Order: sequence, then C-alpha cells, then structure tokens
Amino acid sequence: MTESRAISAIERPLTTVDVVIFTVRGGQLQVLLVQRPDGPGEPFPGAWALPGGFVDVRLDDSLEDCARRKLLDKTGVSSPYLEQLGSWGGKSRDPRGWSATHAYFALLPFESVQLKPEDGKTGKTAQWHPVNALPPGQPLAFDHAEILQTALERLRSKVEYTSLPAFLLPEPFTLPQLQKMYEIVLGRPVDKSGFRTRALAAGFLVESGAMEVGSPRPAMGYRLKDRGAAVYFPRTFSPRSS
Amino acid sequence: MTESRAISAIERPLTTVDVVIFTVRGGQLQVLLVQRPDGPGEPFPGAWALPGGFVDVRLDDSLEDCARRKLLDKTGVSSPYLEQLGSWGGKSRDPRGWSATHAYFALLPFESVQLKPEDGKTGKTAQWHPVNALPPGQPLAFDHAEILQTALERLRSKVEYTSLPAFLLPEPFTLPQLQKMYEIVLGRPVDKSGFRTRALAAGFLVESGAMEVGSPRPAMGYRLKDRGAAVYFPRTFSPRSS
DNA sequence: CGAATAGTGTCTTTCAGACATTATGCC
DNA sequence: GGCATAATGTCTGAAAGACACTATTCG
Repeated sequence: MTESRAISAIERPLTTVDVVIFTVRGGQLQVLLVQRPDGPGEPFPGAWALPGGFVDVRLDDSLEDCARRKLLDKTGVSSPYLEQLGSWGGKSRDPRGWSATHAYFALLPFESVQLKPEDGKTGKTAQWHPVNALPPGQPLAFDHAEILQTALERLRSKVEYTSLPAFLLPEPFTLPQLQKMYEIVLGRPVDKSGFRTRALAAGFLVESGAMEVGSPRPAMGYRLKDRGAAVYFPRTFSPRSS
Repeated sequence: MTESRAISAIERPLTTVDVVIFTVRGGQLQVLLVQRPDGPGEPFPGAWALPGGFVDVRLDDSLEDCARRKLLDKTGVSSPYLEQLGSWGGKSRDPRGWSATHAYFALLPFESVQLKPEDGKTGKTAQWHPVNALPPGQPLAFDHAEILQTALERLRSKVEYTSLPAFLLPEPFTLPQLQKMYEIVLGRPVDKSGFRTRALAAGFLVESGAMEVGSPRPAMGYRLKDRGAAVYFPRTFSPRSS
C-alpha cells in the first residue's frame, strides 16, 4: 500500500494550474492564450497554451488562490467569475514527467482587462483568440485543446440555465446587452420576450437607473445582485414553486 | 517565474485521489468509508475517510486509472459509473504538507460489491454508512466531509435531470424499482405517471422481458442502452425538438 | 373475489416559443 | 413624422404535476 511507504519516498507528480479565461470582444467569444517559452528543456516551445503553471507551495495557500494569482498576473483582474473545471493528469501529458493540472475557467468583461504589453523576462505574450478561429495549423500545447473544449462545453451548457453570461459584461448593463451575450455564447438567436421574462424572474438583477447606450432609446441598467455566484434557472423534475 | 526554475527544484505537492462511492442499501443512500491507519506519522488515525490514497506514478497511467484502481481494490467492481467531482488542494488540508486530491464519485449496485472482510496488512476496514447517519461525533478525516457534501449536492442535482440512478441498480430492473432509486436519492416521492413518461421518452432504456420481482404482478424489465454514459433530460432555454 | 402492484388515461396549470404591438427618444 | 431600439402583450402548443382509472397476478 502506498500509505505504508515513507512520505518522502513517494514519487510526486508535477502539479500545475491552468485557467481558461473567456471574454467577449467584437461580438465573438474569445479565450486568452500565451506562448510557451523557448528555453532549453521547455516543452512545446513557441506553442500557444492556456495561461498557467506550477503551483507554488510558498505563494499559494490553495488551488484556487493559485488560479487567482495566475489570472491577476495575466489580466490584472482580481475578482472575475471563477469556477473549477476539472483536473487532467497522467504520465504522458507532459514530457517532463507524470503531471496533473487543475483547470479553472473564468469569465470577465473585456473592458476590465489590462494585458501586459509583453512579459519582460520570458518574452511571452498573452493574446485573445476567438474560440472559433484559433491559430491555424498550430495545435495547443499539452492537452490544452481538450481542456479548452471541455471548458467550452461546460460554458455553453451552463449558459442554458444560469446567469453566467452576466459576468462577461461591465456593470451596469442593459437587458438587450445581456441578451446579446447569451446569443454570442450559444451561437443562436434568443427570443427577446421570453429572455426578459426569464432573466427578470430569476431574480439575479437589480435595477440601477436608465442608461444611454448609443441607441435611440435609453434602456434600464442593471447590476448583479451578487457578483459572487451564478444563479440557476428552474429545472425539470422539481415541484412547481407557487 | 516558476517556469524558469529547474523542474527538479520545484517543490511538489502530495497528490492523491479519493473516491466517493455511493450505493443504495436498505432503502437508504450509503457511502463507503474506510478507517485511517494507526501507524506513526499517519494523519487522522482511526478516523473514517473516503477511500483513496496517493497516485502511484508507476501503476497509474492517469488520474482516472488511479480512481478505478482504488475502486476495484475496495469493492471488486471494475466498471461502475465514475465521474470526476473536482479537486481540493492547499497547504493545510494534510498535516504532512501541501497536498492536492482529485476526487471522483461512483455509483454502483449494492449487489455487485464484494467488500474484503478486512484489509490484512493495515487492518483497515471498509464499511457502508448511510449518508444521513454518519458515525456520530467522529468527523471525517482531512476535508472529506466537504468533499462528501459536494458529491451529495452534485448527485442530487444531477438526479433531477439525468439517468444517474439507473447505475445504482443491477440489470435488469423494473421501472418501479428505478423510480424508487430516484425517490431515495431525492428524498421525496415522485409521481409514477410522469416518471414513466419521462424515463421512457428519454430513451436510455431497452426492454428485456418481464420480470418476477416478488410482487403480485410481474413488471417489464429494462437494461441501460449504454452503461458508459448518463443521459440528460431536456432542459430549458432550448428550442423545442418536434 | 380482494389485495397489491403494474401500467395507462385525463385534466389542468404552467411556461416557453413565436410573433405582434406599444412605448420612448433622436434625427 | 419617421426610424431605431426598448419594452410589453397575446396566442399557442408542449409538457409536467396531480390524480383517477384500468390491468394483471396471487392468495
């Protein structure tokens, strides 16, 4: 049994955290990617990858702390929507050895991001890429394509029945703007009337006064009642509320 | 940057896998727990814990392999429903150092389990415990209470709109038996008519001939069309199918 | 025949989808 | 007034919840 061996004798896998950071820019869902460094011994040199890296047992009190640190480092955003996605681990995903990564996914408004023009030391650059138009002919490093795919599926699935897209907008926002976020993520139009009814009934919005938004008629502005958590819309198999 | 340090110099967290194994026995949802060993340096000696342990980089090709190995070891079951639950990691969850665990949850029919009467070497015993009546006054080891809680929430939530409870039954089973599984997990009665309609419409069942089941009238037996995956019932915000 | 369980039918309410209509502000 | 967008109203069909009813087997 593993437990009966001395702790120090146990061979420990490499432990990393990767973050799938989504935003919407120019009407498209985009993901933040960084380029792998070129140094000796570096795996996948020059390839695009999800931002992430080793857990630093001195800096990070927890996995989520680690994810937040990497997110802050790359985007300057300190409190986006952040959710654990899952973990991927095995002997062959990293040429340097048995490794396990803890993947998170984050949503943030494009306007809140301050990308560093260039990461001085390593020359690595972070860039937004439309999820439907990743750099062609250049597969992502490690198993990051699979992780990104899972993140996309999770996002699209949850958008069907949660308030997640609200975290893609700066506050305050209007209902038509929010509807657009849903449409962009889902990749299909959403009926206005039904959308409004459901969004308002879900009770995650608070009015914050009318907004000028560049269109003829001003619209009501809204804020999230609780930026800390997403709201789930009612599901099936549940007893009717009222 | 962590990446610029030599790989060998990076302090690696302990890496474990834990499995929350559910079954239904005696009309109750139960979870399999093991007792922590008593040896020197062992954390939480004697406490109940989720089955799990260190990843063995020699034995395990992947995290899921590791979970399956532990599951087979404890229950003798080789292909239950198995799903990743999430990961928990931090500096203080294990007194032996910074550690990260990858948690899985499994569903299996009670009848398929062969618990070893006792694990010879360590004297550890595995036992079923009703989730509503864990050993009183004895908190679970590590953060396993939190992991179990998360597993329960995930299970109860998914039961609302998936075929998960079917994995708690040996095949073939009848619709009334399946309905009972839903009711046990959800903790409330479910309407027979509606249940039958939805379950059959979801299309994850295949008829397999009538069964004697100890009740006056025989019932139709069913098997799962695909034991490899759960089926999701239709959700909201989606275009009508027909 | 009665008891017990399996399985079906019916009614009603809710609600999402589709689409039409009204409201408001700017040119 | 005309236009563009915001917001609301109306109709319909699908489906879930509730509950009544029929069917089959055993004693």
